[in-house]
Amino acid sequence: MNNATPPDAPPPDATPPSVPIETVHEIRDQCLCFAAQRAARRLARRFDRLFQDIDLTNGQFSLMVSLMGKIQPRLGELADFLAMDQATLSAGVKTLERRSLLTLVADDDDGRVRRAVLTSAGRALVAKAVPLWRAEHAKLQAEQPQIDARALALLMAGLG
Amino acid sequence: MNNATPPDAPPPDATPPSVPIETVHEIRDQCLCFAAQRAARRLARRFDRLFQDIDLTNGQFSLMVSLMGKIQPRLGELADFLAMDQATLSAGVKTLERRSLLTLVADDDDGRVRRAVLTSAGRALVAKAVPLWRAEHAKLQAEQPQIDARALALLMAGLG
DNA sequence: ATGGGTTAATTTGATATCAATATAGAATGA
DNA sequence: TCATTCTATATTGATATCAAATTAACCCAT
Repeated sequence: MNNATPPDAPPPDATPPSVPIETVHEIRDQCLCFAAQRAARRLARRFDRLFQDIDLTNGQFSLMVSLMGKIQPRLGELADFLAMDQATLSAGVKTLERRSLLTLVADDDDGRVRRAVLTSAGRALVAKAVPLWRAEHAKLQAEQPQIDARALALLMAGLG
Repeated sequence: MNNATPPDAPPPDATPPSVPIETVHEIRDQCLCFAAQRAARRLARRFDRLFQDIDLTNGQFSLMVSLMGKIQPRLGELADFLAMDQATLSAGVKTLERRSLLTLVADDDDGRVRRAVLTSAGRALVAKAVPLWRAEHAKLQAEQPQIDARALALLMAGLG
């Protein structure tokens, strides 16, 4: 008869398996995912407010800046560059398309492919946003003089 | 009569004020907001998949780990700690409350205040998640051996 | 005490995020 | 040719995110 709970096992309704407080602190102090989410939220709020007057979000700014060069990326390529799910990008470009800040042009060779292209209005809006970005980013650097933005950005680019 | 556009100004419908390609590259390579959003998305996806089998997101994990200590923070304090808007947290705890992973208890002294407290089921789920986190984070560190997770997490904690 | 300002939390409306699924076009091979 | 498979994008449903507005409770000065 060994069906019963052994005498030295915890009773069925005992305190759940506990996590040592040291482990909790380890996660709090070292988890790169947690740290990245927090930093991303703070910075997103900050730049969303910065661009509020010109009706842009930080993500829309980044997306549109990515389109300022000569190449017209496929949506999939753009999603990869932004480290974004293609579904997320699909929704994002739709919003900008609705505002006529970019257009989605069908590819000549492949009927499945769509390429994102800024309109003149889109380029003009980026041109308006860039000085705001430059001033805010300088302020950010001034607040954390020990940080080398280029080095930290590169580090984060290799993360995940 | 100086109302007309001066002869050397660009015509009204000219190419919009262009942003030099160097500036575009500067933003791409140095913008801490952009870099943080990208890293946050990659890491969020990674840890969301890790916790998928136990039906947790990375954010729910971080939130619940924050409640593993003895203190029972107000929602506002918790939002600050997570660098999250209060409204976001309000929605987040509601989801966890619906699943009986935490409860919101009214404060004794102040009728406005609610404090988040993990249930036994909540603590048990965190206990199940922690080994997954530990293994995945070790893998992450192995992929980027040059990164000191604690130092980078600290750096990001001061960001924004 | 009570009216006015402050604070804690919630609600609302818009966008963001991703997994899963669907659709449509392309490429391959029998 | 045409069926299978693969690929690019879109759609759906759930959660996440924040600003703005709202509700409720507190505090304080009169």
